[in-house]
Formats: sequence, C-alpha cells, structure tokens
Amino acid sequence: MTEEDRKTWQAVQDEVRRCISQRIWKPGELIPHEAELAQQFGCARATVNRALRGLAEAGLLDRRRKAGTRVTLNPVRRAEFSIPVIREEIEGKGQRYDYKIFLREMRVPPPDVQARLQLSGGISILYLQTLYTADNLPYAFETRWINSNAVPDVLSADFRSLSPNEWLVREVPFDGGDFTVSALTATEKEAGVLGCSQGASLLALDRTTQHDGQIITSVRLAFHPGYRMHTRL
Amino acid sequence: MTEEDRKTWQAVQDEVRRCISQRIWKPGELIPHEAELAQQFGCARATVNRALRGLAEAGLLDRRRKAGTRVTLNPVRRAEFSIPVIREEIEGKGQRYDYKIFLREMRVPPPDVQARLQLSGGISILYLQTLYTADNLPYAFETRWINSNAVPDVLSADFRSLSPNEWLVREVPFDGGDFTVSALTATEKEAGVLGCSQGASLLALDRTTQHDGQIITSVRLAFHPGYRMHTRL
DNA sequence: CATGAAATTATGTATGCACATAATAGACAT
DNA sequence: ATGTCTATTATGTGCATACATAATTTCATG
Repeated sequence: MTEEDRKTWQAVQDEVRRCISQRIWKPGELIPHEAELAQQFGCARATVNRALRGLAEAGLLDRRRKAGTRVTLNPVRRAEFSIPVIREEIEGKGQRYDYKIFLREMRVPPPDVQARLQLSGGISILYLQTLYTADNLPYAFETRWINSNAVPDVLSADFRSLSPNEWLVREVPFDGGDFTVSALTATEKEAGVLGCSQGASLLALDRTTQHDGQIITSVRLAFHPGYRMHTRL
Repeated sequence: MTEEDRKTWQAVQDEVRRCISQRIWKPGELIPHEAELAQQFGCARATVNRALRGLAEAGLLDRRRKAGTRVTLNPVRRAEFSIPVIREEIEGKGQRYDYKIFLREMRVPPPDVQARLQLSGGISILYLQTLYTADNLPYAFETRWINSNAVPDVLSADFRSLSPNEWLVREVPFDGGDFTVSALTATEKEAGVLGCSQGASLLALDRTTQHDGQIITSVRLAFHPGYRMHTRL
C-alpha cells in the first residue's frame, strides 16, 4: 500500500471503510494495528485512532485492548429514526399544520398507564386527546397522560397556540425515556377521528419521557393509514 | 465553579450534560467556549473538545466555528433501533428458532419492486417466501427479491441450514440501503401463514440493501400481531 | 502439569502545541 | 445606507509524546 500523501482522519476512515466493504479485510479478521496503519497512511497514531473509533461506534469494527481490532463478524445493523415533531413534519411537506384538542381533563389512569408513569393508584392526572391535521386532513391522533404532580404548571398552560407536545418540549427538560413502535387496529373512536374505517391498520408510537427520575408524560400517537417511518442505512 | 480535580472527557461530558438537563444552560443559549471550560475543569482544550463533540453528535449541542457552542433549541430526538436478526432475536428470548421456505422461484418482479431494485423491465430474478417460527409458532413472514444478476452465487445456495437472510449477510458485503416501517393489513395469504385473522394489523419492515451502487435485495418482513419495536432514548 | 505472577502489547486517554477553517465583527470606501 | 475587505475568534484537525488500562503471552514455581 505505502501511501505517500498524508491523510486526514476522514480519509483514513474512508479507506478503512473501503477495505471492509470490499472484503479486503474479511469479517472476523484482525486488521493491522494503529501504529502500523499510521505508518502506512503517513499520519499520527492519534489520527488513525480517531478514524477507527468512529467505525467502532458505527458497529463496523470491534476493538479490544491488546487483542487488537477486527472487522465485526455480524455487524448489528442499526436504524436511526428522527422522532417526528409533528408540526415540523407537516410544515416540511408544505402542508398547513393545525391541531384540535378534543378532551382535557383530570382522570385516574388505567393500570397499565399507572405502571408506565410509576404512579400509585387512585391519583388523577391530566389526560388529553389531540388530533393533528395536515391541510385539514387528519394526520395523527394523540392520547397523552401528563404527570401533573411532577409538572404542576401544565394545569395552567394554554394549549391554544402551542400543542401539548410543544409546550412540554419547551417547558420541561428531559433526560430519558423509551419508545415503542407497533401496529394497531383502529378502534371506533380512532376511526372516527382519523376518518378511516374501523379496523384499519395504523402505525402507533408509544413514548414515555422522564426527567430527574420522574416520568413526566406517556403518549401514544396513532397515525393515519399509510403513514411510514423511513430512514437510510 | 473552579473545579480543582482534573477531569476525563467523560466526566466533562457528564457535567455539561447536567448543565443542559438542569437548564443551568438554557436551550438556545451560548455556553462558555472550549478554552474557558478547559480552565474551569482543569484539563486540556482537546479534552473539552472531545466531550463537546460527542454531545454535538448526540444532538444536544450546536457548534459553529467562531459563533461558539449553544444548547440545541429543539433537540431532534432520535431513536436508534437495532435491526432484528430474526434468529438472534428468537434465540435471545430462549425460544426455538426455525424457518420454512414456502416458495423459491425466478420471477419478474412487479413494477414497484423493479423500481426499488433499479431493474429494467422483463428481467426475472429470484423470489423467496419464508416463514420464521419461534417455538413452532409463526413469528414473521418474509417476502424477498434477490437481484440474482448481481449475486449469481445465490442461485446455487442451499438455504436448508442457513436462511436467505443469513446467507446474504454472510456472503454479500453491503454498504447502504434504506429502511421503512409501516402498518399493514394482513392479506388472506399473510393471515393464513401467520395464523392470524385476515385484516389483522401487522408491523411491516421494508428494506433494501445495496453494494457498490447495485441494489442487492429488497425484503419485506411482516411480523405476527402484537410484535413491537422498542428502544430507550 | 497446573497455576499464577510478570512482561508484553494494542488500544484508550490526556496534554501542549501548531495551524486550518469558518464565521462574525469591525473598518473602510462607495 | 450598502457593500467589501480585513482582523479576530471559536471550533476543527493534526502531531508527538506520555502514561493508563486491559488482555494476552510468557515463564517461573510449586
């Protein structure tokens, strides 16, 4: 190989990526160690380290001290989706975004939601049902529980110009949560609101959001039929 | 602040993360520049850079030369899923993995698949239908098109001990593709194979895989009802 | 031969320095 | 005011060096 022109870490990364994808270095195989690559590429070891670290994070390489670096045998393929911020998603398509709050009341959540929010029984919290529309067509139906004990300000929030989702994003910091994608069969309620037939297949996103140990909100978004989540690998 | 004990980049990152999540540094706000933080934390600027770079990649910080670093206003929340390798997924739950190939023939793909595979019309390629089972219960139904012109070896592959998916992962390198999640309504065929009622809602993953400019395969996985994709944020 | 201590080795992290690059801010001229 | 050039500044990258850490290999010892 003996390259002569000095390489930036990006160039090194590209070459290494090429060696992997063309199977010059085969899955499971040990690749030259950093010092050697540094010499081949005519750069410092730190530069090679920078390049390889990135590939390891991406799951293409397995690195272990002393053992060396090898091409991942069965690369865990990961897909990264950006979680939709509905207003941006709709406006990004050049459509008119709007929403309508159907329901807003204090209510004792059912047991499964209680568990998700780590609440003890009998406590009533804020419950909201919101329909998002794109060009006045139903886009997604949101059912949301907000732990109003953890976020008392929410009770006096005005959701007329800012949806509950955006209000929370703006007012409440968060540091964790979880996220589930599933397919659900439209109930009568969902069918009516989304303007589809009862029994239609809808993509559903369930999400909880937490901050400082407390679970702030639990939300389900049921999208109109035909909605897709897409990403490149 | 004036910390006295020297910090590793991870410790710096944790502290910065804390400042963000506790809104000591508010969304949109400019944070101290690297040199200043380095002094505060008692470490080199490179160490601070390492810490902040990671947070920027994670989407918590926006960094621009000269302009400085600020807390992301509307952090694009990203969810990362590991794409299921069905055998591992099933065996990981302690269940018995198996699969059965229903169909394996050369066939001219319909127009939409032709487009996805960037094929010109009239060319027939390999088409496969496979059912994956967990403890003998239907788990997912796979319909797959393989560009057998790009991968001629596939025609002589023996799929008895290795599923088409795993055969491809092992034999054909890849460097890109795309990935779509949607909800579908079970057709009569899918219902029959998966043992659910026709019209049931199923989670579907559509995926294409490419290598060196060519599209290698296009596959749809329809999961049994109740299947979920889950991740932590 | 088994066992565990010690040498070896590849990656991981930290530092100080230098220079590159992008973007702003300010000076200046039209 | 408006546009253009220039200086300034924060981040981005690279290098040489040093030491830390984890894991393997070697080797002495019972």
